[in-house]
Amino acid sequence: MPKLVKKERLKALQAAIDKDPFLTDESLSDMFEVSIQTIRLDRMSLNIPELRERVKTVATENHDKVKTLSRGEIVGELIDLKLNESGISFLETDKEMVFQKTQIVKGHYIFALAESLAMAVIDESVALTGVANIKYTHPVYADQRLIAKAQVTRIRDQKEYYVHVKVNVKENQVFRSKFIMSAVK
Amino acid sequence: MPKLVKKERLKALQAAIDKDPFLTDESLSDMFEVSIQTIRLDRMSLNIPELRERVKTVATENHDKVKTLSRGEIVGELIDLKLNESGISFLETDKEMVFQKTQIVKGHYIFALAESLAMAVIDESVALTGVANIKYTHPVYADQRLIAKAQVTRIRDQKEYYVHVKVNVKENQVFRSKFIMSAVK
DNA sequence: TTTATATTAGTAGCAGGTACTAAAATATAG
DNA sequence: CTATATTTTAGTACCTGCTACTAATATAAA
Repeated sequence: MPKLVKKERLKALQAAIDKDPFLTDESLSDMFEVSIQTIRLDRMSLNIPELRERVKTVATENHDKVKTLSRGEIVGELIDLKLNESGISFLETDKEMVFQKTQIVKGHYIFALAESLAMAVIDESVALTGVANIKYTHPVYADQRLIAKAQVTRIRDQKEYYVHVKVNVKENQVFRSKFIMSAVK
Repeated sequence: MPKLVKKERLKALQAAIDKDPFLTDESLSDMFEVSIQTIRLDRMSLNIPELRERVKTVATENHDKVKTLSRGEIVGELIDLKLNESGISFLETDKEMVFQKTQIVKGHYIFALAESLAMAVIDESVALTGVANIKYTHPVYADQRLIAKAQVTRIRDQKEYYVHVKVNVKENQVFRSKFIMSAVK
């Protein structure tokens, strides 16, 4: 990275921390080739808190009420949840998820999105996937937004949950699945 | 909170930290009315990392999504392969693959192992999963060696492949699945 | 009572800082 | 070109929430 004047550096610093809030002052000082003190003055003037505060913020923001998965264990981002009823999550695909040859997203990413949503909608402290039937209806490419919608269709004896999960890219279904989840009492 | 004996305290400690990962050793020591050192010994015996690590985990797990799932095209290591017939691969599970609460390996890792083996046994330059039926028969824990065995059972019109994949830990089946893979010509 | 288990105490050291003082280096104005 | 202002660097003491370790004490089991 070429040396920047103060104004540019402040902008770049803000951008860098926005992009990756987990950077220490030391690594930032390496990135911008200035001293740690300069980074600290910069953070002060931009009102950017220290690393540990930033990490805590990210952590508490993600601190939701999903019971089934220990916090943060869902693949994708949860945007709606009615326990034992339905849920919606999404996942932005990227180049790291595709087969090089075809640029098609590997199936298990979509599976993971669906399975973890199926777990999240269940109001049990621990749930495991027992059985799943799945169908990939259309290929998914990088940089598409996958929307997963889950519906709990049946609960047997308070311990077996039937969940349907459909995944769309815009209006088009790309995947559908039925899960039977078991509560571990 | 009444004084607990060690066993009860360990359980309660695990529960308290599961519920709120943001508790310091000091506040836990107040809660349980034991010294900080005792809390630390307890955490050690339960393999609970320190506060800052826990916060970081909560912060990153939503953040980095599925990236840890797989780097190469195949999940696990291929140890035998007869194209269009059968294949064997294995995967060593580790602590990163499990749900914190239960220590059980997340289903999509096993799915990824099976699906990628199903793809590998097919003698086509590109194949996609069309349909899958899967059943998790037993939970899998960290540090177990998963052996996946795939069998091609049918090939339709040179473009639809039926593949059965079974996953074992030693002699015990933990997962079985049927895939229908489509060749992309 | 002896031995084993559990608990507490205390020290040094670490990461990633804050808060502060002070000195250079660089830029800008007259 | 010099004087002032701005920017950058250096260094110290202190903070939190630990780890890693040693050692002593309290409590329970044999």
